[in-house]
Amino acid sequence: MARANPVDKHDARRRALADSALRTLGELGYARASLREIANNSPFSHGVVHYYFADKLDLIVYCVRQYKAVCVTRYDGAVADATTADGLVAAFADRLCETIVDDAPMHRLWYDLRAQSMFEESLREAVEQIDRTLEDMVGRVVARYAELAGTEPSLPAHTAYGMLDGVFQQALLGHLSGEPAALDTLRAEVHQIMPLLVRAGRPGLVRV
Amino acid sequence: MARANPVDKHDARRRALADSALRTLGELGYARASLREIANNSPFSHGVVHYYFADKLDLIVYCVRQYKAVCVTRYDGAVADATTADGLVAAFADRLCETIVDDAPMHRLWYDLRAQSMFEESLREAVEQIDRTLEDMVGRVVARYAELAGTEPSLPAHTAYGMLDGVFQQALLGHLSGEPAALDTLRAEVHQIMPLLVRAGRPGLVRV
DNA sequence: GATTTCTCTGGTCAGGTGTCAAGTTTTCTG
DNA sequence: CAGAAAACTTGACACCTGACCAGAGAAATC
Repeated sequence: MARANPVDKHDARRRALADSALRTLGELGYARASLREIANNSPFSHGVVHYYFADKLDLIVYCVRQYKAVCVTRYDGAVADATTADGLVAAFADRLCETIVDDAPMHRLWYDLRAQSMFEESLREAVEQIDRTLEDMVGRVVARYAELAGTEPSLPAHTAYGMLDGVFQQALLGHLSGEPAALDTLRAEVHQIMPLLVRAGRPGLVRV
Repeated sequence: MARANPVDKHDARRRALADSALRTLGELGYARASLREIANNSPFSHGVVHYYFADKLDLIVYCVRQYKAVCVTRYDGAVADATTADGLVAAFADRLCETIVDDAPMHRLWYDLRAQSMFEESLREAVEQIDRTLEDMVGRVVARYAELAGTEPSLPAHTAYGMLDGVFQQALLGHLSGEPAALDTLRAEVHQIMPLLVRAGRPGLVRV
């Protein structure tokens, strides 16, 4: 049995620690989650956090990066499996709703972090990188949607991402507030918005 | 000269304090801005904050409410003055860019507060109320735009607000990051998005 | 002018913060 | 297996936080 590379082990520990921290961070948010609280809700002592991470920011950024890395792959399946434009939209909307239900704490943490980055310059680079990853993900979904609809995207990925992120954020807030219709509203909105992101390609709609 | 009503005076003091606090809050954000720091950057002592506000949350909510109250009226002029649909879009986009340049600290504070409300239930009511006010504002702009274009809105105000807020947020973040193109991008995006928010009313575009 | 009410000050308090240095245990290596 | 290195624990530190309060001063009222 090959012994684990020390570097890999170090990294594995960081990942495990970050995984634990994510739960607490998602529960309390960036400001309220102290390193002690994070350590308490984990099998580690509070000193070990500082052993693996330079400071709180370092930890947080690592955590959110780790989460969003898996998050963006969530929609690749839907993109690959879809055989019709409408089917893709439905699958995409479903995944969005699912992730609100399943990962609400993670998403609010992300929005918290992004807001903090407007104040704290040292967060900007990580936030921008994650934002770009999400934008690419939206770009892929829209591109495939356009392909299936026999047309092409009509807006830059940046714009499409901004629009969808906006309604997603509203839905998340609504869901957390206990609004029962929040998810259905989001689903309907996605169905309405997606066709706006591509050139009108339906044979039934022509310019004269 | 009529003496000021005691209640009015009390309220005037709260407003002045909130006004002072807004500067510090916009600079540091909700978590970092301590009541002492807020008081230091003001003509008041830190004790007086507790005399006029129950606690920190009370102060913050009052502050953001106060700012957003004037904020939403910013676009009413553009709506009233516009004589053409394109003119309205241009004026609206210009105002959005202006407010990013002039009031970036206030807007980031608002997004900070909204993110905090996802964790702190006691903030939800105020945030939802402000969100609704902003939604109404967007609704008015879109309604007038549709009117000038001889058509009608095609999406609920909630959706239109979500979409525009999303790209606005991206532009704010870009602007704060020193991206020079952020404002131009936003302007272009608004010009692209607005026509999507109303039914295609141009005689040249018909369903067959 | 006396008295009550309002306004404000500045200090105190208990609790929490990130950070770090000094130990202790575990793991690896020669 | 001895010794070195890595991994981890613990407790302490200096500092800051929001909340609270006793009392000084100003204003209003009688």
